Amino acid sequence: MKHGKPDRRVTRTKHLLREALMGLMSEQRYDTITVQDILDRADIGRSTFYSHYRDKEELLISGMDDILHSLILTLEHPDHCDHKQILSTEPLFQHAQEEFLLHKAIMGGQGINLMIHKIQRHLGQHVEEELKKWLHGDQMSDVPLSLLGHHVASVLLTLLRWWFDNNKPYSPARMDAIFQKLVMPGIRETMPPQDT
Amino acid sequence: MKHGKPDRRVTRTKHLLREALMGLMSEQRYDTITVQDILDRADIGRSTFYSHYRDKEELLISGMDDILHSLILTLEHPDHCDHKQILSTEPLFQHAQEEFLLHKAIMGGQGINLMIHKIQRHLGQHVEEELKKWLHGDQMSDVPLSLLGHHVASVLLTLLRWWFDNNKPYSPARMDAIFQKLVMPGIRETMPPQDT
DNA sequence: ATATTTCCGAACACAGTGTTCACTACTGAA
DNA sequence: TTCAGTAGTGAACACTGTGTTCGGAAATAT
Repeated sequence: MKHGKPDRRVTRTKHLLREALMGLMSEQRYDTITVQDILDRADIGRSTFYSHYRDKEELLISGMDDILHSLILTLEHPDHCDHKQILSTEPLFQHAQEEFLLHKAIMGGQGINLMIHKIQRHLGQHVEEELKKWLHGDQMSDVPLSLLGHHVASVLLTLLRWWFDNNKPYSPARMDAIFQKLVMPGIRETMPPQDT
Repeated sequence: MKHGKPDRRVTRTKHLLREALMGLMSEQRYDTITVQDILDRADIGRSTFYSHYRDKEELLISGMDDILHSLILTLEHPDHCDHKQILSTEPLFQHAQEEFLLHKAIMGGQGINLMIHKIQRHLGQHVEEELKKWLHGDQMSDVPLSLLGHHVASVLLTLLRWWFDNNKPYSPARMDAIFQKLVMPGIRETMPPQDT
């Protein structure tokens, strides 16, 4: 990632480990997974693992950071740029559908609160920015923006989790519609009545 | 709990253990707390612990169940029964304020997703019932009721957590107002337009 | 071919878990 | 007071999982 070429096998090993952990996480609770389990599945030696990561948690975080990035990225610059809404979440559900296993690892089963919180924080910040842009400066909300961001992110994650737990009963578009319906009226309600 | 009297010291020991765990949990992550830590703080012998609880998690759950009960109870039959809204959450914030440490143990810091999920599930069910009562049968929502319940519970927990993390900047009444503003318009939006 | 990097796995020390057991402390009834 | 019964104690133990170390194997580059 720095010189553009020299790391190939390094990343391979790391990828093996990450995928092993993801696979295991979609099957069982994170805290019941032992380092040995990961090693076995990835077919990697013990000392090799510890030469790459300090412990299990670091592996987790490193893997999740990737996902977090692609998530935020998906939200920030959606493929089809029709900005009917400030926050179009359809691409996000799309993305989640494509990388099912990966997302299931985060959301599914017992989840890992550490990660959920991290995602929620970033997502919340992003939403906050978005909102700030939306009500360009002078207009103020009843409620602290930070809380609004937090809230919106939380609803989004709740919907995502529900979607997974119920085997994706609706299309991404439908889920986005539900999201809009549930969240936007509430947001508007916290603003002083003023339409452009 | 069966003969109505004979347990006094039994419960005392259990209470000591629970409170020790709660105290520790408001200070550090659940999974970094060792049984020995609990023992030391409660000043209880090792074997005594294991004669009461199978493991750390059972202690956790037993303690949390109590909280869950009082939470639900508070929501179900609020002290001051002015039913202006279907879901008045003010008593809940009140309750949370009074038992600060206890709630902080659940919500604060890293939290324990196991518990949060359990609470969310119960709360969600309760809300679902409430909603079902509200739109008395014939009126139907756009969105599955189970999802609505889930959603409302999640928002409530998010607000609670935010409240704690920010050292309770608003009064319970204000928090309830925010809750109403954020959630109710969205709920109404999912109903076919029809006012009584 | 050789130097370098990466990986391996056995061995180890260590921390935490959950069990066992002989013992002590308290309680209430005869 | 004595005695039985119940609850609590703590040391010892086996066991599981963690993270480190190190000599050597294997792959890779030069």
